[in-house]
Formats: sequence, C-alpha cells, structure tokens
Amino acid sequence: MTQRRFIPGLKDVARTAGVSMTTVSRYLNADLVLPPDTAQRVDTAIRQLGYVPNPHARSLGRGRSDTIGLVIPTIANPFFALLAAAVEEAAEAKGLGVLLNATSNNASRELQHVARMRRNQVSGLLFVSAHYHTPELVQALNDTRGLVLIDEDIPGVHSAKVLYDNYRGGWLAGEHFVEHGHRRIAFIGGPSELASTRDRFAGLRDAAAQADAEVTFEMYGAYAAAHGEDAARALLSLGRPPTAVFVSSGEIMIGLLDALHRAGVAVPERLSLIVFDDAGPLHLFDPPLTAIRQPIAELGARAVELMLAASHGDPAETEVRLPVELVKRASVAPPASV
Amino acid sequence: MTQRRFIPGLKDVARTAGVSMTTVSRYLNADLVLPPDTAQRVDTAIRQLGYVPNPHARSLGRGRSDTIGLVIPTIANPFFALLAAAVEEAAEAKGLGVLLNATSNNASRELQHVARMRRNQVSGLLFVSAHYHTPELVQALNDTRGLVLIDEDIPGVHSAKVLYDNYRGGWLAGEHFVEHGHRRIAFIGGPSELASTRDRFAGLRDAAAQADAEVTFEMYGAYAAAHGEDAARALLSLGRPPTAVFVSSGEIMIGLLDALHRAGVAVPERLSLIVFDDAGPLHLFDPPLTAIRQPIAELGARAVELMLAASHGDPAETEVRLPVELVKRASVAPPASV
DNA sequence: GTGAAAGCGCTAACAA
DNA sequence: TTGTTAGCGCTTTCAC
Repeated sequence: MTQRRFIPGLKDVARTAGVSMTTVSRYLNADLVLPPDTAQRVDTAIRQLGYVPNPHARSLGRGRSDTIGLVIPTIANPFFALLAAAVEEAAEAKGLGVLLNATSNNASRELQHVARMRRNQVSGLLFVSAHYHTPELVQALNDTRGLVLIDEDIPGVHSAKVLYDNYRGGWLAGEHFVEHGHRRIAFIGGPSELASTRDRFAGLRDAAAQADAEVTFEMYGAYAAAHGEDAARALLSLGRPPTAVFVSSGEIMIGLLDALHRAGVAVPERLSLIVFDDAGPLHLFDPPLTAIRQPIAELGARAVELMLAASHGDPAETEVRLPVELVKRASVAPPASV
Repeated sequence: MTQRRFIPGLKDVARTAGVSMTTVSRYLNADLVLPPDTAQRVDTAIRQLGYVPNPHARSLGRGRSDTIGLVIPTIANPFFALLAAAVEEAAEAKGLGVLLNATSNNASRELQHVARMRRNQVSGLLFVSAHYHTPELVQALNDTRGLVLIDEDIPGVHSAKVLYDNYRGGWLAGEHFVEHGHRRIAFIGGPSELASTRDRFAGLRDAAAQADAEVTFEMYGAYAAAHGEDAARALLSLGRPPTAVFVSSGEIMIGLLDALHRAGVAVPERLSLIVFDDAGPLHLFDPPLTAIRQPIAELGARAVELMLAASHGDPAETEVRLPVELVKRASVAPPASV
C-alpha cells in the first residue's frame, strides 16, 4: 500500500548509461553532440527508467524558468481568451509554459504579479492592462526583463510593445458611417485616460470631419456591459440623438445592444452600430454586427516573439502596430432622416 | 551600465533582521508565530531589501509547487475560457498559480502535459478532454496525484470528478420541445463515444418518449462549427425533417445557425433550437437562443476545492454532478405544421 | 568528449 | 523558540 515510488533522477540515468551527470545534462540541453553509441545508451536509460527532468531544479539551477507569464484583466472576455489561446500556442511551439494571471484590472494585483514574475519565476512577461497606471507599476514594469506590453500602451514604460492601430480603427468606422450618409455620430469609449481610447476617438473624429460630419456625443467608462447600458440610456434621452454609434469594445457593445433591444430601438434602421473588436460570433447577432477586426492571433504570436528577443538580452524597445480592418455586416445603414 | 543587480536572498533578510534563515523561512510560511518585535524587524528587513522569495528554490525544496495545471482542449472556446477564469479565480484565492495547457484534444499532447505535471511541476492537475481515450492516458492519469477530471468523465480513471448532469440537460430540452408540440426531434451531438454525449441523448430521448414524440435524427461529430454546418446540410436534405433540434454544444450550434441563416431557414418558425451550453451572449443572437445553462463558475471552484482535498492526501474518489437549467429565450416555438 | 564538484535559494530535520 | 546543517535535482564552470 504505502509503496514508495522510486523517482529516477539525472544521476540514475547517468549511472545506468555509464556516463556522468554532466554528460547527460548537456546532452539533454543540446549543449553537446554525443557519439551515436553514447547517445543511444543515454536514450535507452532515460526510457527504461522513465526519467522526467525536474523543472524546478532546472529553473533553480539556471536562474530562469521555461515559463512565460501572461497578465490580463480577465480570461472570461473573448478578446483576452483568444489572445491567451494565441499566446499559449506560440509558447507551446517554443517549449514554454504559460502561467496565467487575471487581474480584473486591479492595480495591486498587477503589481503583485509583476513582482513575483520579476524575480525568477518566468523568463518573460506579457502584460495587458486597461486602466490608469500608477508610478509604482510603471517602475516595476521598467525593472522587468523580458517584458512585452500588449494591446494597451503604458506611458513611461520602456519595453517591447505590440499594439493595434487604434487611430486607423476609428477612422475606418467614421469613414464607413460617413459613406452611408451619417452626420451625427456618437462615440462610446472605454476609459478616457487610455491612449487606445483617445486614438480611436481621434480617428473617428477626423474621418467625420473630412465629410462635414461630426461626433456629437462622447461617453467614457469601463470595459463592461454596464457601461454600454448606461450609454444606451444616455443616447436615447438625447433631444437630437446621433444616427450612428461607434462602440469601443465588445463588452460595452453587449450592454448597449441589450439595452437597445429592450427599448425597441431598431438597428440599423434607427441607429447604426460599429464595434471595435471582432471577437465572438458577431455575425450571428441580431443584427449581424459590423466591426473593426483586430488580428488577435498575430498579436499573441508577435508578443511571444518579441518576448524571446527581449529576454535574450536584446534590449529592443520595439513597438509593433498591427493593422485593423473593417468587417462589413448589417449593423450600418443610411440614417432614417436622409 | 553593466550594473549587476544585487538580489537579496533569505540569508540577507536573516542577517539584516539579526535572526537565522530558518526563522525567517518559517515566519514567511506561517509555520511560526514570532514575538512582535522580531516580526517587526523581519518585516522591515524584507521591505528594505525588497526581498521576493524565489519560487523555484521553494518548490525544489518542498517537492511541489504552488501551481496547479489546467489542461483543456482550447481556451478559445467561451466555455473553456469561462472555466479557466473560474479556476484562475479560485486558485488565486488559495495563493496558487495556474499553468495553462491547451491540447486541441490531441492525445499525445495530453499525455505529454500530464507527464510533465506529474513529476513535480504542479500540486494538482485539472483535466478536461473530450475525445476517445487511450489506455496510456488512463494509466498516466491514474498515476497522477491531485487529479480532478472536469466536465467529461473518462472511464477507468479513478479520481475526483466534477461533471454536469447531462442526462437532465437532455431531458429538459426534450421536455421543452414536447411542451411546444414537437413530435420529431433531432439530436446533433458531439463525439458519440463520450458519456456526456450519450447521456444528453438519453435524456432527450426519454423525455420525448414520455409524450409520444421521438428523436428521428441523430448525428455525431467533433465539437466544431464545421460539424454544425454539416448537420444543417443533412437536416435540410431530409424528406420529412424534424421540427426541433437539440444541439450538444455552442461550437456546433454556431456552425449550424450560420448554415441555417444562409439557407434562409426561419428559426424558430420552421425549426426550433436548444443548445447545451450557455456560454457567450446567446441572448443577443438572432433569434435569442434557448439554452441549457451549466454553472461554469461553480464547476471551476469545486474542481479547485476537490483538487486541494485530493492533493492533501485525501484519496477521495468523489464525483460531483452539478445541476443544469433551462434558460428560455426565443428559439423554440410550436412546429409550423401543428 | 567527459567528469568532479560547487553552487542555485530555500525547506526541514535535528539540535541546542 | 531559534540556529545548524544537510539536502532538493539540476546546471555549469573548470580540469582532465
């Protein structure tokens, strides 16, 4: 019953194969090319014994782990889920594990995770945060090796960054609205202090201005459905409401659309809609939602790539801007009044 | 420039605080209650030095890590994303990290992940797999301490399990269809060899039988949109098609609904629909989808709980069956012919 | 190409 | 209560 399992270690493999630990270790780490017969013996010993390296010992010895940390607000959001999937895949391909950390955009948890990672825990840190950032966080991030900022820039942090072309996203939305004849456009944004929010707004505004249209209503808030519901209420209570709305995220859009449905507002007949972020089955929505699509898989893949470069000593302060595109579906139509 | 950073260790803290390493170590692990002044000195030293424990050394020393492994098919699916979120949250609350592994339901990757975990890597393993299982996998899982099977049972594996009441889910769907007057019902299932698939079917069939209705069409396949599209094609080519369809997962449903839309089939007028799995914003779909809801957050939380119990030596072969419920929306209506 | 031995930073007997 | 010390299993100089 109390059968104490024998766990083979490197030295067991070495003894069985008739070589030293060093040889086995270096062979396993491809530090060394072994004569065919020696290699053979080692391989056999490993198989016979069922040897599996102990990752902790390995990590302790070399001072880093083959794991990367992924810090995101929440995995429950399709955008981040897709991002995590891409990161996981890219990491797996490089033989790296992914340590997942959800922060709920909570500053102290972010700080805590970064601190833990920073030590030795991971060989790289992929960080996404969508709120105002304290100097402490900025400081901690700047002290972190192998850091890559994803999706949202953080002013003052000097690291590799993989971001989207938010301005262009706003512009595409504005252009599309304008082409359909809209003149009064609303912007329902995320937190107003974020660069991404401002960029999306700026793109929208500039595209509108090109065609004598304008953004007549702006509202900012958290990336949450509740914010979308609030926005819907505000929008509907306006004396002269806009005819088109650009929503800055999927979460917000869900709340907004929900409230619009409940209020019996016809989309796109009475209100046209474009959402930034094409995660989730938006094509099955009522109506199918026109969206700004971000290449999420590429975001994750590039991030892992840059992380590897950054942790390999390359102090590249690279900033990558990924392009976005407009996916036309059925939530935009000419305004009723035209 | 080449500033070599001094990294404080436990012994630095000990020296600074004027105590021994043991004292600090045990204090930090709450193994020990220190006199207020001593505790004070230690705390101060830690803060001054900016000491952060090295988790690798810790793990190596104690033979286990404060990390749990989560092995799922893919994080890109909302169901698993929500599950991962729940697990992450529960783990975080217990001070545990989550190591994420996506397998794409690939047997060899599953085996590989389990092997790595098994060694020492994690203190518990949460495992989800939705396909036929090889004896090797079953063997490996049975050799794993702190294992909890989630969502899908694997015959022959003796461990704690947290599953849903799939039969009841099928029954609720069947009952709902029957109440609306449906007599010919279709079942679009996942892989036919899975217990969950069979249970959902059995529930549906039995509920139908109670009311002189029957399941006139069955089709099985992967949990993928493509399977749903195939199913839609098959359904539409039937001479005397069913009037209601119970779909076994969200992924399948997405493909099915997409194909149905393209074919111009009115839902629910011509075909009523219920989907097992209420992840994602199904209430915004066209039409809002009636669904069997599974308590995903509870699934994750219970799994972590059981894992902790299992790894604390408690060889509990507990099996938890979580209840499901019917969420009525607008995708079920009486059949046209009635 | 190969081996001996000194750590990596912490935990946990075992003493004191 | 507190300190001493021997590992945990692997990596990595540095000789041979």
